[in-house]
Amino acid sequence: MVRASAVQDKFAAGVAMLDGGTVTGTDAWGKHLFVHAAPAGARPPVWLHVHLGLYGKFLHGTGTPAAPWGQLRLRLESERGWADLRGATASELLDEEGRLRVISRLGADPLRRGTDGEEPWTRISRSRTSVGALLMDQSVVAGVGNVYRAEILFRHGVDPFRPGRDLTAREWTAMWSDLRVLMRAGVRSGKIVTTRPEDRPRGRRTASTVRREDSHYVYRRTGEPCRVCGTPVRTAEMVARNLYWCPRCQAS
DNA sequence: GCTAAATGTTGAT
DNA sequence: TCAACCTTTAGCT
Repeated sequence: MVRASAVQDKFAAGVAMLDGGTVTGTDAWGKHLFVHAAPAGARPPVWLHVHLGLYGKFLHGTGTPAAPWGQLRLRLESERGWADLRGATASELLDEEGRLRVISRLGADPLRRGTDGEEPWTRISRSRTSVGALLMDQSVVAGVGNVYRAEILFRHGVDPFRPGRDLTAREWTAMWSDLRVLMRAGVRSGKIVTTRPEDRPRGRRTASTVRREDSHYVYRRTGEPCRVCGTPVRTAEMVARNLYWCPRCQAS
């Protein structure tokens, strides 16, 4: 049984539904999180749908939760621990149909078991849109964001401006399996490290010694020398986000 | 101590 | 295309 509480009035209805209920599971598809709960009484099960957006956080732990500050969306407490949701873009209660509606807008998630890159490939291989834009389209690939977009394109030497239909099947297969590996490592470690050990400074090559400034090839490195060829990293806006790339390593 | 930008999406114009 | 959401952090002073 969980106790649900929150500071923000607009989430009062959701809080009331969860309070006294039981959390029965969790799921994620791309950047969308789902908490399955059985409300108190005989009400049907619900999904708490959460999208953390740019600065949302789901903090959790055991023992006494921290004193709430700012805008606390939702606090769940049970004898096993607590969870605070803050600053999320989306936080709503859905039934199963609502959850399916959210998922229906999402493409394949590299992190989900048994998911291959075939569906994204049918979209990408027919599209005149740039690969850099397609990777940010959650209906093509779910879960890839601005960091993985820039880094995966660098790791495969692909020009972000190249039209999707000019990508080869071989390139896409390699990018997809690389995304699965990188994103899974990200989930495990809680950080995004995309540099290969040999491209990091000597002494910083094991996972435990990687510094943040050595973690990426191009992301947020505008003007700094490419780790592989030394050419200054470039930046441009694409799909309303800053794109970073090496004009030499990613010339095609 | 202040400002701008950021792993993102939605809804109004 | 832009503002809003609302938090944290980096990079200034």
